[in-house]
Amino acid sequence: MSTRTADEAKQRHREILETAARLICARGYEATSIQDIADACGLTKAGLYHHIESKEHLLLEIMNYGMDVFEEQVLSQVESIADPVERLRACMEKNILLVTRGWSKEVTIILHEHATLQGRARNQIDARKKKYVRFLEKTITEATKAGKARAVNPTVAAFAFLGMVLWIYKWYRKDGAIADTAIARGMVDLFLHGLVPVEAR
Amino acid sequence: MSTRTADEAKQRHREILETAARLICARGYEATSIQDIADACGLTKAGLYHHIESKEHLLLEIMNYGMDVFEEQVLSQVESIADPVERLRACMEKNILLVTRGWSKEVTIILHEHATLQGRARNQIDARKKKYVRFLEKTITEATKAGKARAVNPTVAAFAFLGMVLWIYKWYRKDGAIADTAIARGMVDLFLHGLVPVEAR
DNA sequence: CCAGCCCTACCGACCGGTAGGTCGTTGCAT
DNA sequence: ATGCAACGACCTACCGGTCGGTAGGGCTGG
Repeated sequence: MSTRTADEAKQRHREILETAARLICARGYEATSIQDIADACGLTKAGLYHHIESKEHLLLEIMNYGMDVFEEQVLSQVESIADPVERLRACMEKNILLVTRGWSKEVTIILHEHATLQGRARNQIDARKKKYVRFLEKTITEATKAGKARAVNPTVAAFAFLGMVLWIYKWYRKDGAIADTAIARGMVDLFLHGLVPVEAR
Repeated sequence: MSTRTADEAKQRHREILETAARLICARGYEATSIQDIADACGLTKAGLYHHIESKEHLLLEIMNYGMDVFEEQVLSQVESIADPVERLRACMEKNILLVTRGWSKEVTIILHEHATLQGRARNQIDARKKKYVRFLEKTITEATKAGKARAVNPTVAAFAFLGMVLWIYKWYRKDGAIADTAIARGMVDLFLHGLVPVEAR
């Protein structure tokens, strides 16, 4: 059956993406050579090039796959939540766990290699990222209109949200003192309620 | 006078650090070659190596200089402020402006190349960073004890602070819609008071 | 006052190694 | 027998780094 072999080819392709992502996530894009990736795949360089178009296009594929995972595990899980504040809370929690649990090295690569791609490829990934920012801005605006959020600049608030969440990849260690669930709870609490108690304002 | 020529040598050294920092900030450490840096300095590669020890040590010097600038322009300016909340406010504001105004490309390099250095050099820079985290944690704890901050996990709150502030290097553009002073004001407000208004809790 | 020296800053040429990428060929499963 | 997956060999360009050498300004002794 041709579909059978086609599926197997796709499977192999995904394996290669994942292996490459593992290396690039650990060492960085520029510091990871095609030879390294080929070795890790059990292929020669020429053999690897049978599956990929170029190193840059490989990175683009990895990032697009990472955005797929993010949209499936975070965005699509929360966008139907009616209450905007509850939507933000769930979104932050799911996004934090996506970063801390290393299911998707591709997501970390998206975060770190934010300026590595150039030209059309860069624009394409940036557009997918921007959709997330717009989603946050709109949710914050909606919350404000409903009297459930203060009248903050929605762009600043969206990037405050993103900073708290996405910076985590730089410092979080699985074997650290704080559990990722505690981080998620703490960050949500701080984002929604702030540091200063009501009675001290 | 021998001090005169020694000063001139130091000056030249700093020029080279700054030129190298400009390139590395724009293209990334791995993507910037020694040849690129030598060209930008108006030197040959061999000539450049008269001034630097190795590419890795050059990066270490750049990062240490960046930490010097940070400590001078942020930490030392705020650590004498008596009120802990006021200290956090001033610290966040100064740190944000340090990131947005590109005075110090070295600071951006410290933020982006967080895993590039290895071994002793890595440990040295990490130790200087950790001092900042400890300072924030202590200030937050102090505020909590004074009843001026809620009883949050100080580590989580410190990294929330840092995420909001340091993530900015990834998205801020000088010619963007939001002024950096507005970002600083908005971020401080969000960190201290949260998104949700008191009456909606 | 100046000849000689020395040191700093710098250069051209070169090192072994590796980068990303290509080519023609081959083994194997259908 | 056909077509895909994979191979070894190879390409050019460049990597970080080193070598012996030199131009020239400042300091010294006579």
